[in-house]
Amino acid sequence: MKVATWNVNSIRVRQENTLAWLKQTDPDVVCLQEIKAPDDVFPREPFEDAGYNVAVHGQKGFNGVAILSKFPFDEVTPRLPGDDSDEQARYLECVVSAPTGTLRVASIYLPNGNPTDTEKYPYKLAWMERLIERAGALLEDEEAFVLAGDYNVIPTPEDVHNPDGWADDALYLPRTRENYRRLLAMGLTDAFRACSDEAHQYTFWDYQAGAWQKNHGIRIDHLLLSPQAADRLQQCAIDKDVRDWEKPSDHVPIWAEIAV
DNA sequence: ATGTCGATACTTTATCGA
Repeated sequence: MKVATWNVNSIRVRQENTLAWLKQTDPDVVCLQEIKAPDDVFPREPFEDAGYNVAVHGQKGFNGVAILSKFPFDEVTPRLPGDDSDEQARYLECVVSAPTGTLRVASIYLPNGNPTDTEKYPYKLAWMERLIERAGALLEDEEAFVLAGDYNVIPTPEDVHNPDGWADDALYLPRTRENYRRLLAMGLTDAFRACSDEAHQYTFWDYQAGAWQKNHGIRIDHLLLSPQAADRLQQCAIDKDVRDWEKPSDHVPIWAEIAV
């Protein structure tokens, strides 16, 4: 099963790019972030016509996550547990049922956290605590699952062009990276790092300042695998070519092949 | 080099978020 994640930065603006990429990469399950649309505005039909079931947890204006799946959904659950007052649409979990087995998949849009001297950074850290809590609960089931999305975390200096320039950024601060490492220490596997130790492999390049042309990128989109999923990991790749298309998102898709 | 996008409200331009 090929599981992908992509922060599209508006599904309405990126509809044609997304359909073209589906045709090219042919993923089975796709986690989307920053769809920037409420549920009833999400363009379901073109994706259904392309052969996908569609689950949406949208929001007007900002955020919003969705999951596309060639296989039927057994379960669909929006919202990350742990804070009922959190209104931001950043988490959607499902179980997809393939003929050969099932896989739990979550689409994650972890808060950016900047500027760090506002309430945004504590919100990010608290959200990470809730994600760690959820991951712990899922690990107890000892089943295959994938937590895929825009983590807004640069895990190591190898994952950014100029670490010094990011030293005070919410994506790279010690507490941010420490919380990400806690997920790994629990037993989750960073799919990309399990397949490659090559430095400077990015999933995001800012629209500004010619970041793409200069390859000033960061690796912030990740697929974290439970031990049962990691045992079946066959391949992980970043579809970098998509960043060169007309009207690109600032993120590119990343996917993992898991033998389910 | 506060350099680019996208959504929104309220307007054809500003603000916010990233």
